[in-house]
Amino acid sequence: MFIKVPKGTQDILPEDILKWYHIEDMIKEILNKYGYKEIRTPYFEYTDLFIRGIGESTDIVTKEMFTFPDRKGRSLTLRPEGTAPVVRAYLENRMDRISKVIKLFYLGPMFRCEKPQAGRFRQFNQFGIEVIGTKSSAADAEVILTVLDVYKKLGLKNLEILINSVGCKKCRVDYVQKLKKYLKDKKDFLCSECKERYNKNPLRVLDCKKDSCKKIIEIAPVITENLCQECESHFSEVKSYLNDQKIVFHEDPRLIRGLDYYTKTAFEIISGGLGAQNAIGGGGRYDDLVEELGGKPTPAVGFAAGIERMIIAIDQQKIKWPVEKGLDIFVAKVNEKNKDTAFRLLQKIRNTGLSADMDYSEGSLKSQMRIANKIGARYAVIVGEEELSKNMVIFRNMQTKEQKEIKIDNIIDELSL
RNA sequence: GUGGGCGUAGCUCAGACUGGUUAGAGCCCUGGAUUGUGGCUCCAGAGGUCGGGGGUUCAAAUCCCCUCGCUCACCCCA
Repeated sequence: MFIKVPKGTQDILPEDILKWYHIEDMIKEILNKYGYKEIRTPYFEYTDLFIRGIGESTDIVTKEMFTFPDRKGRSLTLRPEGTAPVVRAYLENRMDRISKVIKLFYLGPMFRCEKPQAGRFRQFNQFGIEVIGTKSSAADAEVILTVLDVYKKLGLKNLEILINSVGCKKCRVDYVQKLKKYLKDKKDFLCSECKERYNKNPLRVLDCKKDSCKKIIEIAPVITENLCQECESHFSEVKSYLNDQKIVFHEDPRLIRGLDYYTKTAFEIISGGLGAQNAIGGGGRYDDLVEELGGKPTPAVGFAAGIERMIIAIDQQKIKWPVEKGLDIFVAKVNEKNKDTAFRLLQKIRNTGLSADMDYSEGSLKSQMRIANKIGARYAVIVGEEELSKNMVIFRNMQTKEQKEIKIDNIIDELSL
């Protein structure tokens, strides 16, 4: 056997590339409408960026990163997510000087060294948006509306929107204390993983799906009831913006996202039929990240969506993809002797702006016509001896099977019809 | 990282339980059907170290062990 793709990666073949073009086009169209500018950051960064940005104890940092040393021993990491790199670029390029608020989007591959499964890959593509420089709740709402607009443009239906507030530095600390106090005497009844979570990141206990833990969590103190005044009003503003836009969402007080940088708003969009990996997008506010990465205190909010999962969801919902536009002209030669004439003609046709191709192998006319048919050529130009002696070629409509002889000199005029 | 399922032609799969002549089918691909014309039909052909290694046996795709890969789930996420 020859060498295969690395685990969790895949080739995107020509037969599927149209899906990608389509999705990328729609994303860019919508994001442009909302005023986002694209930014492209490197596919790898210094490892510290992610450790500091995403959080030392997160799953991503502790066990999912592709990390390797460069030739001088500096630790590099293939980016597992897009927000930390964008914030790094924002700081490095002093983008705060461009305008107080900046709206950026990115689109490209991310890398996480997890065990692959349905909808989960080691190299996968995300698009994401970041609004940096405003604490306005309208920005939170806009981010959600923007992404929903992208999904809508692609025809995705039956999406569920989950939303929560995880508080800020101040109120979250208080809440975690309160939660720990509540869980303390019930610790023995938690599952083994949750016992660990209790120490590492008690908020994650809220996310446990085991029945025994669920029972305990059910009556645990809820973060949304323990928010400070500022977070409380911010959250209700976000919700009222969404209500105003007739967006149906579910409040999920147990929604805790796996990246440490989130503050206040956290949200996730899920689509049924994707198996265990049902989140097609998620995001939230991260008011402390810019400062943690060495900048001035700068509030921000963003979102990221998985392109592969969007494709799976689109297929699953049986939404039609755009069809490939066939070749305009296929040039066929009756005899190998006509090859040079055909080649000259081919290039002449291409120079008019039409798409054209021919078969360079020494196949029969029949085999060339089969190729023309297979690639969906609209017309065939057949170069034959008899016609050539009169300075003419055959011009055949592949759909109607009608064909006529035309003068070579007039070919451009004929084609422009 | 832990568990379950599966690895036979490019693709979808038979054959495996009950080892035994040149391992099959459909689709795809290539060529042809009186040689200068596609899609349908018909005919022919190409294509496989049966994931890999070891073992049992006169004989292994088939039984046993190991390994690799894929896949689904847990976990986490997009």
